[in-house]
Amino acid sequence: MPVLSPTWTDERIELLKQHFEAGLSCREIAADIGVSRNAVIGKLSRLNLTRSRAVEDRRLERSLAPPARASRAVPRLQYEMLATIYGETDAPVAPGSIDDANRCSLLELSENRCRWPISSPGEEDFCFCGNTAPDGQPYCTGHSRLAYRPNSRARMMRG
DNA sequence: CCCTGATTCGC
DNA sequence: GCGAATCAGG
Repeated sequence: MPVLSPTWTDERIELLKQHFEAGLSCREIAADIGVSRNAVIGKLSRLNLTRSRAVEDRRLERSLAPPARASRAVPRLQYEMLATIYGETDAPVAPGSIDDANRCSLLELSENRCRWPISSPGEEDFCFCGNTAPDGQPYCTGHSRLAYRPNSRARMMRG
């Protein structure tokens, strides 16, 4: 990893695009890449990747939060998901068809390949899951369940 | 108040 | 070009 201060490298921009297309919120994208939320939004704007200004959140369930119960639903980050899988010894969450035997580089990604990032950008072993992703989905079956958890706030959009 | 994304504007 | 500050909406 170079000593230079990394601005927006190609890897980060690719990650940014992919997470954006995956439907992750800017907050989650920012936390995952390691920059501020505004940095992500600012970059997206410069790339003309904003979804117009009709963002207007649809997640107003939080307004009906129970009075005596302040359970904070933290954004589900990738490392939290991974920790859930690999970190828990007595609660094996069968990830399904997650298999690291098919991992590939960015350039080897195709429509039917899982785009789940492995390791961190810039690392020697940085790559993507590469498993078969069904029906135009960006991730394989196992990773889709992680990326699209109903509990996450990454599910807004009109519903 | 909390959250979200979008734009502005100094750097 | 970058991103913190600010704005705008829910």
